[in-house]
Amino acid sequence: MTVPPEAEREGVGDVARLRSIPEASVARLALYLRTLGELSEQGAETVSSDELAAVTGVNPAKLRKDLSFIGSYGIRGVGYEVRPLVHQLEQSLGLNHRQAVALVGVGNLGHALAGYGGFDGRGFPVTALFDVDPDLVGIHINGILVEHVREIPRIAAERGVTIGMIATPGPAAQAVCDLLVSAGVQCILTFAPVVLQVPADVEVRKVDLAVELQILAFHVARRNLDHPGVTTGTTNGHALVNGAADNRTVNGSGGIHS
Amino acid sequence: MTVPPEAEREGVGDVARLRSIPEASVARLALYLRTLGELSEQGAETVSSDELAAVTGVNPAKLRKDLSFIGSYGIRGVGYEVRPLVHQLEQSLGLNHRQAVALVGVGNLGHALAGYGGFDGRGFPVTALFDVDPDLVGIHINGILVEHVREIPRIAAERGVTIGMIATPGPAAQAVCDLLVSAGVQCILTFAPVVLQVPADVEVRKVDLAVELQILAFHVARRNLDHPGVTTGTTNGHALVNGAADNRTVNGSGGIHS
DNA sequence: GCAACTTTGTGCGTGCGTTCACAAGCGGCT
DNA sequence: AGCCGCTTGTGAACGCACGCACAAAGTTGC
Ligand SMILES: NC(=O)c1ccc[n+]([C@@H]2O[C@H](COP(=O)([O-])OP(=O)(O)OC[C@H]3O[C@@H](n4cnc5c(N)ncnc54)[C@H](O)[C@@H]3O)[C@@H](O)[C@H]2O)c1
Ligand SMILES: NC(=O)c1ccc[n+]([C@@H]2O[C@H](COP(=O)([O-])OP(=O)(O)OC[C@H]3O[C@@H](n4cnc5c(N)ncnc54)[C@H](O)[C@@H]3O)[C@@H](O)[C@H]2O)c1
Repeated sequence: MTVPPEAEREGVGDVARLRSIPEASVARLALYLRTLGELSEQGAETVSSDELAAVTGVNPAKLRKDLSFIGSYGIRGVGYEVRPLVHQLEQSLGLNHRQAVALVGVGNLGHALAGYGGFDGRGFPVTALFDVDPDLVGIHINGILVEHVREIPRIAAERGVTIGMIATPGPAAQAVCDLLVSAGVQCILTFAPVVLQVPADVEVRKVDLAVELQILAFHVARRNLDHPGVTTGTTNGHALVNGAADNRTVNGSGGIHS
Repeated sequence: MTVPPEAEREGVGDVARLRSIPEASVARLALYLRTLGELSEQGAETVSSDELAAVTGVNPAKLRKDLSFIGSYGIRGVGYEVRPLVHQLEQSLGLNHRQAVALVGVGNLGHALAGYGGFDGRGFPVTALFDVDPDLVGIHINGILVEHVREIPRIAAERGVTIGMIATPGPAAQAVCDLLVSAGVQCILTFAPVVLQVPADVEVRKVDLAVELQILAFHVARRNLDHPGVTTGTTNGHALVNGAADNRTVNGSGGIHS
């Protein structure tokens, strides 16, 4: 890249770099970050791209390129120093500030989400719960009071909520989404099997489990075309690594082309 | 493509077609299917690609191309007949047979999943539940007995389980995964934040909520680089459609390039 | 039956993401 | 100090996916 003459200082370069990180890489960076955290706990001080790639199931070259997007400080001949790299990843992913999360819909799934410690532990404290069910509004879950959805605009603003999670039934999701958006929430994670309509400056990520299962089912079907009679698999020791940070973690297809 | 001389008959073509459907398209096909189901309930008999595209937030041309992969029967000048298209999609996605699902780990999240009716309703009956916790083994959830994980190989085979869902803590996930694989399960959906090692003929899809949140957080950070002071959003009427079947449902970036 | 309109199906250019392969850089060893 | 081996960072090729734009094919209206 031949360092642009003036860009010696850090801040400037970072901004430019952040803008240009490919979506797909961002997802993997999050995966690297978590894996590095584990390695760090196990006492590792440096990791080579090959090692980290093996653990995360990613191609080593791709991993290095991903890291290069955040202006990584790897040491040639050695690898990456775990601690600084973790710090750099957190910085680049915007994890230096905690992001308050509001969860709307405290039913079956919502309860599980509200009670999950993993969010707070990773810098995403669930600071507000909402529902319409009078039996739920007023109770506490994990120490957090469930409030009525009509309070979303006020409370979300008060608590500086930046991320909304929607776990309501599908039909209610759009209305809830609108409320969140009107409260200034620009990032939404939804579990409702509905396509949400949002303004252009809001980002939505959808977790659709039924679709996930259907994708798997498709692969079952594809497989059965080849081996119609097979019902039970064989034993096995591990064989192939697998991962990739987006959830499209394919891996079968024994190398057949066209 | 120039039709291979002999491939006049249907069955053959289907196999060839199935093999070659791009992963990304499969995800969207599942989305179309669900949306068509809703349209069908509302009495629609035909849909144009433009209509369906608008509802699902997908580019119309892309949608038509997706449908062409399954050898669609659209009518030029009219659109697609909803009923036959639904049928065709179900066939192509392998939804003509119900796929038995086994769920391992019936804790917070597992309970919600086990109690969810949406899976059975879409052809994915949860037919087996497993856990190690003696307080859980033996109880019924939604009418299904929770069994000990050591029974996985036997019971999964007995009940013809084709899909495994893992909702155990991370550290237990790999062992559980191995058990499922040894029981012949070739498709796994996991919620554990761990990269699973599996043989090459097993497909894993990972739903990693922490990663989802981090991706959203990244976009918050990116945004704040531009508008450092903004805390509360503005009002708005809907603006842009949004969807796409993989959960990477981006949509911001008001058209800026480079 | 013909013309005008509508919508599908797809060929093709473009851009993104992945992967290979290698030069540049760094540490350790002699 | 200089060489050797290892690992990073990236240039460049490849392949896939997206989306435009248009021809083919059907329908409606006259
Ligand atoms: N439970 C699962 O495992 C699971 C799996 C996949 C998808 N989902 C999806 O997640 C969503 C929630 O599933 P669930 O099983 O928790 O459903 P649920 O019915 O148990 O819970 C929904 C909750 O949303 C609340 N609600 C309804 N309308 C609301 C509104 N307008 N504003 C705020 N809250 C409202 C209800 O009072 C209820 O508490 C659904 O869209 C479902 O399709 C759930
Ligand atoms: N709860 C959530 O909302 C949520 C959100 C994101 C991710 N997750 C992930 O989903 C997984 C489950 O989360 P949870 O909140 O339900 O945890 P949990 O601790 O409530 O439940 C885990 C269950 O797995 C069982 N288990 C433990 N070891 C097992 C083994 N070897 N075999 C079979 N079962 C075993 C436990 O007995 C327990 O019932 C975790 O990996 C978590 O990181 C959960």
